[in-house]
Amino acid sequence: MTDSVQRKSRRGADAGPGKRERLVTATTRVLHRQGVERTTLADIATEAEVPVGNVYYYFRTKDRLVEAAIDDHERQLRELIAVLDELPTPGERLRALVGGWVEQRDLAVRYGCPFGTLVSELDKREDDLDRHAAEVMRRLLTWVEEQFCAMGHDADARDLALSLIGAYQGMSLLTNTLRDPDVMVGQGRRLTAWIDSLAGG
Amino acid sequence: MTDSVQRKSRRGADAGPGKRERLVTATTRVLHRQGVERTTLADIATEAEVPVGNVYYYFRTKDRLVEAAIDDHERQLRELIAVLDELPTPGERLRALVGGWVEQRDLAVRYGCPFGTLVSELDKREDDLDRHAAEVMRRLLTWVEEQFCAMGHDADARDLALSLIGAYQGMSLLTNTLRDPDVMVGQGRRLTAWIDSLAGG
Amino acid sequence: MTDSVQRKSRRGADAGPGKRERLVTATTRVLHRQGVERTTLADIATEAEVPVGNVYYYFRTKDRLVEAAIDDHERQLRELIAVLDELPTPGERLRALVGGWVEQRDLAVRYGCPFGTLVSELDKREDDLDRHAAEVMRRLLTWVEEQFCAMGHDADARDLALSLIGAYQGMSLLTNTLRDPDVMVGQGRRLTAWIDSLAGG
Amino acid sequence: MTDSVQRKSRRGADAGPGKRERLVTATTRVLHRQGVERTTLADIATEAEVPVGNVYYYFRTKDRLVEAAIDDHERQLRELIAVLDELPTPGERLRALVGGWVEQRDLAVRYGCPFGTLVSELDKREDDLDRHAAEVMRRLLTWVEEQFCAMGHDADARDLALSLIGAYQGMSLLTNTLRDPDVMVGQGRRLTAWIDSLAGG
DNA sequence: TATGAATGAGACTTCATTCAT
DNA sequence: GATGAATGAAGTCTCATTCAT
Repeated sequence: MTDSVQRKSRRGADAGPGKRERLVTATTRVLHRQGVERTTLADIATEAEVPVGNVYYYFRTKDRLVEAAIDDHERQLRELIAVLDELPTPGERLRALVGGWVEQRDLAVRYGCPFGTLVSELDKREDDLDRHAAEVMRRLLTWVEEQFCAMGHDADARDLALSLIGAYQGMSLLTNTLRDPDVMVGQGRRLTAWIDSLAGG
Repeated sequence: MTDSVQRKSRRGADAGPGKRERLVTATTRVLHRQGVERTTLADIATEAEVPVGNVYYYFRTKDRLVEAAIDDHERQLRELIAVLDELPTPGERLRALVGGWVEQRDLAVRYGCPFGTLVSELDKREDDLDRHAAEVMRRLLTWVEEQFCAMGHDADARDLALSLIGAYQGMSLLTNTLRDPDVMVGQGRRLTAWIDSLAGG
Repeated sequence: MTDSVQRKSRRGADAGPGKRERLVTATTRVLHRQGVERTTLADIATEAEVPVGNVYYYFRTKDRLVEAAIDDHERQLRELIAVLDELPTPGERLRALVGGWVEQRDLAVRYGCPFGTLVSELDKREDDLDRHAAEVMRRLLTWVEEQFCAMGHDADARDLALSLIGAYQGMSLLTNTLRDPDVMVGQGRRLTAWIDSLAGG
Repeated sequence: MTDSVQRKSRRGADAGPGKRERLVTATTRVLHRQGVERTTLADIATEAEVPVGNVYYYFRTKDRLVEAAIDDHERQLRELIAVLDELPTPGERLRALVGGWVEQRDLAVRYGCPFGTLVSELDKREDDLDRHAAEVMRRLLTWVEEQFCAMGHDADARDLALSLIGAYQGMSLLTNTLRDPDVMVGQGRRLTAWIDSLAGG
């Protein structure tokens, strides 16, 4: 164990855990840009500045890397929710959620929604990675649903949540397809107004 | 003579334009199921019941086949619009559009929107097929926009069109991700109500 | 037979023999430009303005077309020799031969010697087309040898012939490689002077 | 330990730079025998005793392999020149050059000049490999030119160099076409005599 | 004769994955 | 832990040749 610690400190930022994390965030980034099928391990290794042969020390297969990217999205989601939960009212939380989407519009113009495009691609595969991704999507839906419940819309909270997330996915796709960030701005404004109307008085 | 006739009819179904068309529709179908990158020419050839080598007689590259699939979507869109245009009011036309989407929910559960998932995947590529697909998307948007104009919403017809198509894309993705056709039904109902509210008295 | 004649006259320039000849000269031309291996039957068909499927009516395989091109070179050689034989002295004949080479220098710059490059390529193959081409080369050598004999150089006429033809092949290759027609001019001048020196007083 | 050493030596011969070099020399050899277009990567892999898939670890495309073969010719040329430069007089150097050619006559009988046939084939292609090969040819020409200069033939050294190299290319082609090594012997003798006559004294 | 269509063998190339050190 | 090298399965594409009419 002492030995292990020594090694760690000797190697600094390049050592094990750091590399693993670097690989994961690199994967998330590259998958967003290129999609799963068009991304090679070499691409990921390059982006992470890790030798190709070394990737397999951390991830036994390409699938495991994709899985790690899904987990990374889940982590980001948890962090986002944690921040939003600090806001006092559900209406403010949802408005902040939409505001964040609109802020990311330039990325959406180029590559669409980081998570939506991933989910869409995974659903064409025969493995179970799509089920894994679906859980993350469900988590987001549930949180949004909770906000609508808190706003007094218990009866159709689920439908409202589906509408909000669906609208986000749809406007991301259109923003990307039309290469127009204003789509995101305009639709974001409509969503905000809609949330306001639901937030009551 | 019987033999000759049989041959002829066999030929008739097998050769020329018929085969090309078969290849195109097969491509559209397989791309929907498997996505562009995970579809091999062998897959398409099998689906079209055509020898692999023969595919290249009709389409010199895989890209041309994908392009033909995009054109096929455009053709389907034109046909759909032609049918919808028979309806007397813009409100009825849009409701019929949404109704068609909901009817297709079982396909959406399995593979998402046939065109949306294609567009999404093409945007990860470096060629210009995504621009081609974008035009088809624009055509649909324009037609929907016209309906909203006809309903007297000239000022924000474009935004309304983006909302409607975006909602469709989003609910298709969620239907697919959650493997739940009811998402399509519920969201379709909401969209119809929304259209009604816009159609005025 | 009557039928055959009728067909022929009905079809005019496009009929059998004309097409065959067109195919042969087209082959000779294309092989010079692209080489045997890089030339497809489609290239030849296009150059000859003959439908691809029709080529096989005249030549059962690509090899037969190449063989026909070799024969075409032989025919050209016979015609050249016939013209040169009109000249009064062997010295004049050889000088005219060299003069013709130099005149063709622009073609040599682009593609080398039409026959030499063909021979060179055929020698890499395992079939016997190279033996066929060798005969044509031998015929040229023999004629040149005869000229040197007629000039009184019986003893080393063969060697002199090999030197002359070899020089031509070498300067064609260098002209082509260096993309410089002046190589052909300069070396042609040297060859002419050399022939003069052998032609005696 | 013995085992370990054996492994090491096996590795030593199989891996790294050794393998790359083996691939290059194998390529040079096979290209000479079969020509560029008729050589498959499998042929080269077999000749180098390397699995086909592994070739691509060292050379990303067939073109790069051909390029490496050209470089290999250049290396051989440099080595040859280095040896020849040891000789005291330019006349001796050129005679040694010709002597080397004649010694290689059996290879010329079967496949022609290793470099000339390559250059000839590359000129039919549309890429720039022919320009690369031309530089090597130019280097040889320049060295020969320098020898003629050193022999006092400054005025027409370039032409003399073109004649010598051209003669070599031509006699190689004829030796190959006629399948006769004596062509090389006889023409070599003539070239040597010619060099002697130019060496003066 | 003539020809569009068909076909399969084989070429080049990519890449996830494994291995030896 | 780390890494360059190795490997083979699979994909796209070309093309000579054949076929049916």
